[in-house]
Formats: sequence, structure tokens, C-alpha cells
Amino acid sequence: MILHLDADAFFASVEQAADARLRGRPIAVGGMKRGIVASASYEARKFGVYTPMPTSQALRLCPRLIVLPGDYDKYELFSRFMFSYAYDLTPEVEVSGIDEGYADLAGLRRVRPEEAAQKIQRAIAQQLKIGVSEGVAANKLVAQIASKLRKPRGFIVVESGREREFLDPLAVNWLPGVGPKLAAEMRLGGLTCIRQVAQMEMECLRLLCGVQAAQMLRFSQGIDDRPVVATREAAKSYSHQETFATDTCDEEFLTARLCVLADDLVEKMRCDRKCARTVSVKIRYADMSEAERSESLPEPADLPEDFYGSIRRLFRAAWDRRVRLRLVRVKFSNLYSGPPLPTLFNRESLARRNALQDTLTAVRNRFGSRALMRSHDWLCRRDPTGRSRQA
DNA sequence: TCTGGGGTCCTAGGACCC
DNA sequence: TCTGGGGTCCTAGGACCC
Repeated sequence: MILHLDADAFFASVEQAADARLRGRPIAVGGMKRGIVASASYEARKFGVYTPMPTSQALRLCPRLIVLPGDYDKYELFSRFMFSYAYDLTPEVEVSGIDEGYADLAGLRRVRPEEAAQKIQRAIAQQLKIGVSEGVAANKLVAQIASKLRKPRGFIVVESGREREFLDPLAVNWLPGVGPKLAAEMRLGGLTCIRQVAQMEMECLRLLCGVQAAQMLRFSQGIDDRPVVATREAAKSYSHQETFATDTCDEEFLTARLCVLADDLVEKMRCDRKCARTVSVKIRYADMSEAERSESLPEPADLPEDFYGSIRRLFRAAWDRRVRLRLVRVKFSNLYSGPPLPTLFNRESLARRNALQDTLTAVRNRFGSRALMRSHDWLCRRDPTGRSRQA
């Protein structure tokens, strides 16, 4: 049996757990100015506030709403506490998100899976003051759907062999991979509940879901043989984005922000001992339409300055309508482990890299990103080959 | 003046290689 | 004086998930 553990209104619950004054009151975690609600307490939901509603709209629905900016370190900590209860049962725990995960209960000896699951649900509620919902079933798919079905503080056990019975009446959008677009297409084709998907011919389903058709059919029939995987896979990309308080077409500002995002990202990447070969720049216009450009370097890199040239080029290429933007994003992908060029990573070059990094950070802190970019331009003009740039 | 941030996976066309 | 077949990699865009 597999347990799916899913915290209710996680960010909002953590805030209420951490500050008793917030308990019983309508609160939301999310962006203040142009943000959205990332999590709403159940008190707030009574007013029609839900994720991902624009915060401004939420405040109109519920003027007493307390909006908090979000503290991800705190959520991370609570998340670890929460999963520690699952680890008390078994090491076979798969953390699939900050607020949800699976535990394989097959190895339990002294206690029945359902009793163990209910015990940790009570412990988390009493000790962490966080409500969680749980689903126990023979596979991950059914356990996950079960835990989400009776939120908050729900608990459902789906007996082995009764998966189809359980899934049949549910709407198609309960199936993972069926979002708003696919659900709309399915509706057009007359498919509204999972039972109808389960009875489809594979060839017909392929027209709707493409290569996912086989998996979709198995899921709809309650069949899922994905194992609980305790080790987490390494990230395949890193990205940072920023939505501006007001839309802007100040090119110098936009490029500077992109470079700052890249700096932060590179720092994170270097902490993880990763380097990247592909960089992408995405922009979002005031009308929410988007454009993205990417390019690959000849070698993986892990210094901010290695990416600046590409970022500026990509930004100019993406920004073909020269009108106001509301968001820019930088993404690094095509990641490699370890230093980009092992021979460069002796003690001397490491010191040089760190010194350069410190200098760049100091220039940025002291004079701002525009100065950083200007000094970078200056370095590039003086030394277009980049050969003596580090020196 | 409605619409965040951080991810994964898939598709489709084109360049290029043997 | 005609143009296959199989493969990889790159790029742009979009759906979906939490």
C-alpha cells in the first residue's frame, strides 16, 4: 500500500501555525502589488479567494484578508518536519513537492498501513498545527487522487482491486496531465468522466493525448506501476524571473535586471557544482504574450560574464515589438556536473574566479547593475577575445 | 489598470552527419 | 541531373504541475 500525504493550504497553514494571531482568520500568501494568491487559508476560501487569483481581486472579495509575502525558508523547514513523521514509518519516502509526497507502506510489520497513516496525520496536526490530507491505495496515482478528494483533513483508503470503481465517476481533470486545454478538448469529444476515458480505444485516445495516450489509458483504468523513489533527481534547469511593479521599455534597466537574475542563478548553480551550456531569455509583454530565445555556448560555463553577451543578444532578438514588458526571465539548461574545464579548476584559478566573482559582486553592490554592465562592456571592448578578462 | 515563480515534458521544423 | 533512410542536436513554443 502507498500513502500520499498532502498538506492543506500549506503556506497559509504554516503562517497560521507559526503565529497564533493568524489562526481562524482569512489569510493569503502571495504577491502584494501585481502578485497572485499562492495559498489561501480555509477562512479566506469562504470569501471565494483561491489560488492563483490575482491578489487585488482577492482583496476586493475579502477586504479583511491578511496578505503575507511568503517565507520559503520557513516553509522548507516545516516541510522537513512534516516529512520526518513519514520517515518515522519507513525510509521509502518520495518527496514530490514542498507540501506533498509518497510513502511506501509495504514494509510495515507491526501496524496496519491505514492505522500508521492516521497516526502521522494526527501527529502532524497536533504537533505542527498543520492539517494534512491522506490517501492510501495500491498505487501512487490512486493514493494521490484520494488524498486530494476530501480536503481539508481528509482520509481515504481505496481497497486494492477497487481502483476503477473509485476513479470511474471522477471528472477527467483529476487525471495527471489533463489540464484546462486537454480537458476542454476531451469535453468536445464527449469525455467528461474518467470512466469514459477508460473505455476509449487506444487509437482514438492517441489523437487527443499523443504519446501520453498509453499512460493516460492505464491511469484511467486505475493502473499505475510507478515505484516510490526515495532519492531525488537532480534539477535539469535553473530559472529566475521577475515581474516589474510597472511595465517598462527602458532597455538599460531590462538588460541590467536580466544580468542580475543571471548572477543570482549562476551563484546557485555554482553552489550545486553545476555549469550550463544553454541559456534562454524569456519576456512577457503587457498583454501577457510571450517570446523566448535561447542559444548554446560551445562549452558549459559557470561564470556570469560568460553569459552576458548571449543574454543581451537573446534579449534583443526576443524583444522584436519594442513595447512595454511586464516580466523577464533567464533560464540555464543543458547542465553538466562539476567545473566546466577541469584543468582550470586548480587552486590558483579557483582563487581567480572567486576574486572575479567578488569584484563583480562588489561593483554591483557599490554602483548597481548598470555600472556592472558598463564595466563589462568596457572589458569586452578592451579585450574582445576575453583572453585576459579574468586577469 | 487581473493574471507569480520554479519546474518538467512534448512537438515540430531545420541543420547536419553518415 | 536525382534526392533515401536513420540518426542527433538545436531552437521556439506550449501544456501542465505544484
